[in-house]
Amino acid sequence: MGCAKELILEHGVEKVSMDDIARKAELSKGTLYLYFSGKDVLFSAICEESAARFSEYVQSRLEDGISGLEALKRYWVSYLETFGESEDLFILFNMRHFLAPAGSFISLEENAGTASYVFYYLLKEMIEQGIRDGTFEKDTESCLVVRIIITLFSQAVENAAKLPRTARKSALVIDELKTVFQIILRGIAREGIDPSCLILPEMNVISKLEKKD
Amino acid sequence: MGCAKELILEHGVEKVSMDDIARKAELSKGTLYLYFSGKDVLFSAICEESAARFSEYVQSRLEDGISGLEALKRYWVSYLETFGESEDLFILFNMRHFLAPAGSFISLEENAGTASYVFYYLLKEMIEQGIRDGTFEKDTESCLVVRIIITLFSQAVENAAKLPRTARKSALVIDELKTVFQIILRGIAREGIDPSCLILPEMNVISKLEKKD
Amino acid sequence: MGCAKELILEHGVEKVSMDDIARKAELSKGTLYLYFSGKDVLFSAICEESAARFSEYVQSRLEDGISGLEALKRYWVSYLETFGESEDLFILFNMRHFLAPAGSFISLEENAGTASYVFYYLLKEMIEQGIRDGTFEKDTESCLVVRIIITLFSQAVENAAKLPRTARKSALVIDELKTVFQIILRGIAREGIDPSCLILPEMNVISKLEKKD
Amino acid sequence: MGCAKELILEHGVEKVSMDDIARKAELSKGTLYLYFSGKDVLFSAICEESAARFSEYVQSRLEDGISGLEALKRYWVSYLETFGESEDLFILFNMRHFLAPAGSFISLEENAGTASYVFYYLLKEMIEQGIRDGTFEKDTESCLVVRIIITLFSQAVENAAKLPRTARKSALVIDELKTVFQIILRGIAREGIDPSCLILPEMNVISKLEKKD
DNA sequence: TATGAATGAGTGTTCATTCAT
DNA sequence: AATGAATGAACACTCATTCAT
Repeated sequence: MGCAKELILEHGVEKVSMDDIARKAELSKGTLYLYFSGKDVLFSAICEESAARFSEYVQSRLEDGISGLEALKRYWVSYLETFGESEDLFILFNMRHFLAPAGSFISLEENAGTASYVFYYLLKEMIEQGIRDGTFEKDTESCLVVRIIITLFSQAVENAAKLPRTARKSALVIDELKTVFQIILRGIAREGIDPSCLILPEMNVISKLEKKD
Repeated sequence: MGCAKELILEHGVEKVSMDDIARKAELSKGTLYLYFSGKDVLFSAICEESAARFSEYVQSRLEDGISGLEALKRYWVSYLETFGESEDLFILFNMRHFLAPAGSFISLEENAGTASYVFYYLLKEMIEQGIRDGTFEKDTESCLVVRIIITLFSQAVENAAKLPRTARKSALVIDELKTVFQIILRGIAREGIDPSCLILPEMNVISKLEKKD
Repeated sequence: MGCAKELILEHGVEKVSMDDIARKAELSKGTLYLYFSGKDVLFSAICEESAARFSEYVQSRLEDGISGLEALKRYWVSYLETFGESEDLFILFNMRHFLAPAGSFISLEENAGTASYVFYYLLKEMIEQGIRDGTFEKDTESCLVVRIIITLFSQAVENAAKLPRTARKSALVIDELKTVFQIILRGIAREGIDPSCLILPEMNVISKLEKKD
Repeated sequence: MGCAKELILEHGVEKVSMDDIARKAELSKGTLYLYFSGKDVLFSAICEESAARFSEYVQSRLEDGISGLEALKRYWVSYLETFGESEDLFILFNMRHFLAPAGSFISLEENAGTASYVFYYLLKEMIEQGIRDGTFEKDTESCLVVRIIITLFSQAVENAAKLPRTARKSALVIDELKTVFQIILRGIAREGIDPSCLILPEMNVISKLEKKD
């Protein structure tokens, strides 16, 4: 799975074949199929792992009694951190098409129990908390908004995937993502909410992490 | 081209091969290649046609001196109408990945002169007009917003493509799309703009059209 | 035929399709097949024409009572001239493989009556005259020598065909050809023949022609 | 590789497709591509093998301090022997076009390290030794002569390939080849060299081998 | 006489998957 | 548990040739 992830990060999901993975893993194809009964199974497993890791990471940064908006901000910071570190999210979003060919994240609701669902559910909860807090409009369809966010992040990842790998965490890519996120937040914010509340943390927040690289 | 469109509508761009198209068109592969010198040429032609048709349709509904917001509303109505009628937009959005594999609509700016560019440019102009009108925030990045809209519409199309074909124009799909569009508009609206201005026309506007089906 | 020749000169025999020729000739493929019942027929016709033209050219430069060696030298000069002028020979040699797939020029002897045969026969006669003159060894197999010359010239042409078209008549290419020709002449010369007799005319003989270009 | 060689021997390089080879080898195309990643790779491998085998064979028949002329004679004998036995040379010459499409053996000099280069280099060295020995003219261009020999042998092979396979080793074919070789040797021999020295060994030298067939 | 649409077998190549060992 | 040889359908694309008009 590690090797498969490496290859996906390097070349994109679509270009990675089972041959490539087996070769990289120094495994025979037979053995690979022993562990994963098919390409979709393997790729799903990778998604699950990435989703689980990111979900855990985000959850570890949440506290009880936190506001929906605050949670979303921490989600964003986690995103920035993870994006620069483990690239789990990159994988997750990049594989979305492969993963859920039948309806993307819509049908995900049925997949309760999977890590991908947790990942989805987490975001949904944050938005619903925001609604309860009075930050977001009461009639906000949380499911839809989650899908919007995921779609836009995926698109950004897909675009970034075309760039050389080192350029992906560039300020430009991340700044664009931030703008997109903010537009969505403003788009669902309740009237009267101070727009300055909806501004996401600057990326220099994670500068310490980057220095480690 | 008709058969190719049919197949794309039925199975999605990625699953359609030249063989399939030839078979559906009751043409030999040779003949198909007589008309279109390659897969990309054929698919581009389809895109261009769809883009041209939709762009013309929208433009025919615009008037001089119209506000950016009003233009966007008419864009939306055109969308609704076209979506229910010719499925051109469906095709166009579904083929986005194929068309511009390197960066989606980003690099499209270079393709000035193509119908796809007009399609993109039209939307961009509307947003910029909105900025000039004072409807949208001054620092709105019009390119980015266009990409957001296209991405989200594409995603919706992609999701809809998984549904049985008849269900695609369902009130549900369209309603979702409308909500998405409204969120974006609200997300970029200037502070103080009356949110009720940003509400898109009801779909019963096009109910007469649907009745014809 | 003119268009076909152009294309062959530009891209080499193997790369030229009937489509290309029809397009270049601004003819429909149907019409092309009306005149030439197949690719081989068309290409043979071209060969015949080139062979006829070159043969006539050479013959016009021969006189009665000329020695075999002198005739061969005039053949060489004609070659130089034609090579720089009409490129008939280039075509002829380049198409050898296509022309006579069953045994190249060997079986040509059966094709008595064709211009290609005349072309072949001319050379053979020169060598046989040289034998009668006492310039070449008595046991020289004229047929074989003709084939050697044709083979080597063809090879040179084939190599030259890879070069940009302007470079083909370069001193280098021609000088190599000359050396090859001289080696053959020396190889079949009778013992005691003064080697200096076997030296071919310098290419500045044709300098006037080149100046015209 | 064996089947590919068979087919080349039977129909010539150009007519042999990967499908043909796979079918003959009773292998699926997939399997064939498992062993050889492409047509060029497979064909190169065959060439290399043939070149290596023949080169080794020739080298095993050479001794230190041998004259260039003597070496060439042994080369000839090796040729006769190999030609009647393994047909490696047949393949090698027949594939020349495929191998080095841009200039045949000219550019081969760059491919130092390959068996094909060794094959080429061996012949060149023999000629250069002959020049040093005083057997050949001082101004002989060894590279050119090697190319001449290879071209002529290839041509002979190509012609022979059209014959029914059994007739290929016939006295006639081989005798012709011998004559050709001798003409070249005489063509580059220094003045005063006794022509009888340049006569190649009779083919009955290898009559014992033929009896085995 | 001329057209040009149509053909169909063929090209090299890829890849998820299977299965005897 | 592990292998790796084998598969075969799929892919985009080519081209000499035919034939109804």
